Amino acid sequence: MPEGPEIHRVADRLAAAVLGKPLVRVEFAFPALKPYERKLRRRAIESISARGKALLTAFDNGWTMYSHNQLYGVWKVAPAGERPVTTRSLRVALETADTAILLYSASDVEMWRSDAIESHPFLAKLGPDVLDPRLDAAAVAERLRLLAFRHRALGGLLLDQGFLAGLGNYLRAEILFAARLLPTARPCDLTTAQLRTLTKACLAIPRLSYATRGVEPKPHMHGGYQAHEGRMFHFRVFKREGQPCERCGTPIVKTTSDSRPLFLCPRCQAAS
DNA sequence: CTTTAAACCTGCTGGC
DNA sequence: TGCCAGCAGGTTTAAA
Repeated sequence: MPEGPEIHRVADRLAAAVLGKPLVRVEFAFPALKPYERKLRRRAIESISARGKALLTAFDNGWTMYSHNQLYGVWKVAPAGERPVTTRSLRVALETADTAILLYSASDVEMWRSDAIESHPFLAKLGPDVLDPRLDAAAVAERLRLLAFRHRALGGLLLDQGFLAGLGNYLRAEILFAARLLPTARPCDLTTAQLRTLTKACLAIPRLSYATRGVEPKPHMHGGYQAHEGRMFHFRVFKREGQPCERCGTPIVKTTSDSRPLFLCPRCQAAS
């Protein structure tokens, strides 16, 4: 469940399912986490929240579970005792009297003392979460002016979790399209108007995705996406290679930027 | 300092 | 059917 909007949605779903209820059963597939099966039994989950693409599950005994889905991790909610039919490997099961939350396939799961979680190496490097409602356009504009970021090409900068946490490959493509910029453009070379458009897109696109998305990846990774609850974030360039640009009709092109696939409109996104 | 490439995590596809 | 290379919405590491 890759980018910020999806992880935040998962956090919402998991929290609604199990928050505050005592755990009757806890399972970890990782040998290093086995001791926590006992420590967490009969305890309750205090909060489940997303930080960029990381998920933090805080228990009421001072421990917090850090997990990162990377490309493969999948969280599921299931009735207590039931296990979805899947070939995936179950990594974490947190089960209350009626509901369980289950983490499959993820390989990055750690337990931290809650009071030390901020020093986790991944979290410590994160920029502000793009879905944090306290983050506004002025703050993003200020980051684009920082010495550490202003000379960087946008293709790499938008993927850098230290710039803004939660952006990923599809958001990068959609932000660049909305801002009508190429991945080679750098903040220091942009006009005031371009910077303003880019700033707005950095916030608006992820938030639109979170709000409308409900998108679920199809069961297998290359199966594309499907609407969920009748709604789905609309890709204007991502994975639309060969299809006409919605603005100008020019076929969308697939390229590579920073070793990742990038889709763009060669006409709308011209060199600045 | 930034950028690039490769490695690694896992699951699935497509070709032979 | 079986095997393997390649790819993917990610991150880390090392090298350039």
